Amino acid sequence: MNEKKTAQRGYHHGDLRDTLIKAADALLAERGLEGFTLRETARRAGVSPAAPSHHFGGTAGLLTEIAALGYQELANRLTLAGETGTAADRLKAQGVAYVRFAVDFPGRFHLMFRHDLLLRDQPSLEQATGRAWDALEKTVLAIRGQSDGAELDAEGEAMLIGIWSTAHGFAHLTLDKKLARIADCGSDDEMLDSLFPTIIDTLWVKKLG
Amino acid sequence: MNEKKTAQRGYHHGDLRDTLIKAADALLAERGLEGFTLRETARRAGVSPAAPSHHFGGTAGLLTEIAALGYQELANRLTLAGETGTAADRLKAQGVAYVRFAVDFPGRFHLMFRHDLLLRDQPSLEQATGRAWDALEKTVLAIRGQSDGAELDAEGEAMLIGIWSTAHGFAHLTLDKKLARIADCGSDDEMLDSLFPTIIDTLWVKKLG
DNA sequence: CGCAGAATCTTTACACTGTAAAGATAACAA
DNA sequence: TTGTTATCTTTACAGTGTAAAGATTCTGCG
Repeated sequence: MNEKKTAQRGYHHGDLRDTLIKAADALLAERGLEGFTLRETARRAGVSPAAPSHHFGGTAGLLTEIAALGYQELANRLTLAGETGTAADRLKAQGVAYVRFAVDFPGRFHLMFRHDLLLRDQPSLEQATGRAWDALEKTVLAIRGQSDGAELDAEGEAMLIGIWSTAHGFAHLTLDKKLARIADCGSDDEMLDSLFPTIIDTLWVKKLG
Repeated sequence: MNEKKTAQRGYHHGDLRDTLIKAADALLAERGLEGFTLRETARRAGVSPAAPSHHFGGTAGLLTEIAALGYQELANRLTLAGETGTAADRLKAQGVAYVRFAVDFPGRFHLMFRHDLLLRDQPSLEQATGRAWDALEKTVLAIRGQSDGAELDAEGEAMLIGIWSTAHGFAHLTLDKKLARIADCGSDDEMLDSLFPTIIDTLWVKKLG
C-alpha cells in the first residue's frame, strides 16, 4: 500500500521522487532540453520550487536520472535490434535503432550527451550506459569472430567507434535539421527509413558481407 | 582613422560591434557555450548590460555572428584539406580537419549546431555555411567522377552525408569524453591523429581507393 | 501511549539571467 | 546654431537555480 496518490496535500507526498522524474521527463519531451526548467517541473508536480533540489541535490541530479532512463530505453532497443539476422544485418539494425531512438526522444537524447548537465559517476547512469554499450560491442565481437567476453581487437574497436560515430552524427544532424536542404526528403521518418540505411550500406555492409 | 580604441569612455564606443563579437568569442573559448552569458560579454567589453541587445537584437543575433565566424574558419580548413592528394585522400583529410576544428573550437562548434540559439536565415550565417558545405561537396563530386557544378547523384549524396555524419559524431563523442573509456588513448590530439584516420580507413577509404 | 529525532517539504532570500522601455549623450546635417 | 538621429545607459521586470532556515509529518523507541 505504497500508493498514497498525489491527492494527499500534506508535507509528505509519498512518492514525490518518482513523480518529479515523470514530470521532468514529460517536460523534456514537450519543450526539449532547452525548454526544461526545474521550477516548471516542481510546478507540474504541485510542489514548491525547492523540492526537487532537496530530493536530487540539484538540477544535475534529476537530469541524471532521466538520462539513465534514456540509456535504459536505448539499451532495450539496441538489444532487440541485435537479435536477428547476420552479424552485419544486426549492426545495421542497431544503427537504425540508435537514430530512431534519437528521433523518438530528442530531449532525452540531447541530455544523454551533455556531460556538463549530468553526474557522470552516478551508478544508475553508469549501469544503463554500460548496458547500451554492451549491446553494440556484442555485435561487433560477432563480426570480428571473437568470443563474447573478449576484448575487442584494434579493427573491431575502430568499427565500433565508427558505427557509433556515424549513427550519432546522423542523429544529431537530423535533429538539427541540417540534412533537410541536401536530401530533400520529407519527414524525419522517411529520412531515417530510407536514407540512413543507404548510408550504412554504402559505408559498411558491402565491406562486411 | 576608424580606430578610436576602447579607451574612449563615452557614449559612443566607435566599433562596439566588433568589440562585442571578439569578447563573446573569447568568452565562448574560455567557458564554453554553457558558460556563455550576454551580460558577461558586455562586462568584458566595458559597456552596459543592455548594449549587446541593442546591436544584435538579442543573444541569438550575437551568437549567430560567432557561428558565422566558425563556419568561415571551418570552410577555410576544409578547403585547405581538399587541395592535395587523390580524391579519396582529400575526403579523408577533410574528415580529419572537421574533427580537428571541433577540438580546437569546442564552443564555436557546439554553437554552430544549436539551431535554437541561432538566427537561421541570417545572410552571414547562410553564406559561411554554404562555403563549408561546398568544400565537402566538391570532393565527393570528384570521387563520383561528376563535373564540378553538377548535382550529386544518389550514391554521392549518401557518401557526403555519411562522411559528414561520421566526422560529426566522432567530434561530438570526443568532446563529450565518451570515447575515453573505450579507446584508452591519452589526449584528444592522439585520438584524433591516430584513431580517427583508422576509422576512416576501416570504413571508407578501402572502398574508394 | 508519548515523544524525541529524523525525514520531508515549504518559505524566504539572494545572486544571477535576458531584455523591454525610457532616458542621456554624442555625432551629424542643415 | 539647432534639430535629428544613432548610440549607449539606466531602470525595471519576470524569470532562473539553490542555499538556509522554518514548518510539518512520519518513525522508532522508551
